[in-house]
Amino acid sequence: MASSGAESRSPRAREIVAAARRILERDGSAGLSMRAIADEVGIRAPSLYKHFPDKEALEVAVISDGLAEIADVFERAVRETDEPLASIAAAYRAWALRHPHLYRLMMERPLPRERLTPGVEERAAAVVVAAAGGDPDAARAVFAFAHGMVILELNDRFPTGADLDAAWRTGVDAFVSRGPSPARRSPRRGGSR
Amino acid sequence: MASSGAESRSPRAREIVAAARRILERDGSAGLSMRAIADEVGIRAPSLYKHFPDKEALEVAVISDGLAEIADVFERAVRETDEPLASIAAAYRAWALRHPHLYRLMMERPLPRERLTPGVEERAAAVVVAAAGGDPDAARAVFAFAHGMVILELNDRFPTGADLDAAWRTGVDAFVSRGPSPARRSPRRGGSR
DNA sequence: GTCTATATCAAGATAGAC
DNA sequence: GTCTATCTTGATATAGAC
Repeated sequence: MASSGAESRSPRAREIVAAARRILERDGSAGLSMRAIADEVGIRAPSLYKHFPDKEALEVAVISDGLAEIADVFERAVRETDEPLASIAAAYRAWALRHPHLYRLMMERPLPRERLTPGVEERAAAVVVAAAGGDPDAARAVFAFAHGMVILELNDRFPTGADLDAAWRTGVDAFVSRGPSPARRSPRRGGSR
Repeated sequence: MASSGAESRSPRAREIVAAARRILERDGSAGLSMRAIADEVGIRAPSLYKHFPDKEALEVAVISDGLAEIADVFERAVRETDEPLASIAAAYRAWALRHPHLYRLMMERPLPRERLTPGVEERAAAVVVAAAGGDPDAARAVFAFAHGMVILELNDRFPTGADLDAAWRTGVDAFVSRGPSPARRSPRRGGSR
């Protein structure tokens, strides 16, 4: 478990971010207004601006924490498995389904990279690339598959009764059985990183 | 090219939907207000309510047309190829990148199925299932991959300089080379439908 | 089917006192 | 660092005249 960036916040700022996250997870991003956050903390909305310059800064803090959590989840998922890709996929899905609104906030828009906790995006990505045998193209493809499955499920885009476990299995299988990357066609073995 | 549902609209309603789509494609869904649509048509906002009961009805019309277009694109894509999955994937990506805001409106939320032009969702889905050798699980996995790639690209989630053509190739390849469905493990050949 | 006028609501953000 | 009061903006939607 590495740094999430949250340590650099004042205690009050931490409380505010925690409140924002509670509201987000409970009511979705439509409910995430400055007034609602202030209510949850027990202060008035204008006071929030003493701690964060604007609403986006507050959202970015929530997003940064979420990314750090995902990175942790990934690192834990690969630690005790011999099939890292499948393990990451399962962990990813489980985390997303447990935090649907947070997941949407984190994923359904461009990343505010300049305002993010430095390195947090790269930390999560590195685990996936390693699990994909070091092939960044394969890592991106798997990431797209996983994100697609999750977000389509969250947004209720699959027909009722669709067997999503089976779809996940089919997809993960297709990627796993293509084997560690450039190695599929050349004899070189793909390492980590 | 089958029915899109647009034929059942009055000429004025058609103009309004066309105006809405122009604004959407130009300014994104943030710019798609009733006032902006009315301006584009050359009338006042309240007049729109003589043609559509509310904003959502208008959006649904735009979405229905988009789905019908995608179904057409899919049907055309499989017509002259011996690799339907790859052909559909390429056509899907191209269409989405040509209509980014419309694509987002169509995909980034639950489908308003009750208000949609009947059958349009199923028509698009059927082509994909057939291309996946009749295996709905594989079709869903491929769909998730394609949507993931598109939406992550549109939302600028890949690192600058990422070779997205290569990621598409890797993903499509993984699905194509797993072969027509239940057939991979059993000797039965998967047909269409 | 179009208009003007307006109701209603809710959001982000600032000013300035304490 | 918190408050009250307020500004500003912008949205969907309705009423009722023509």
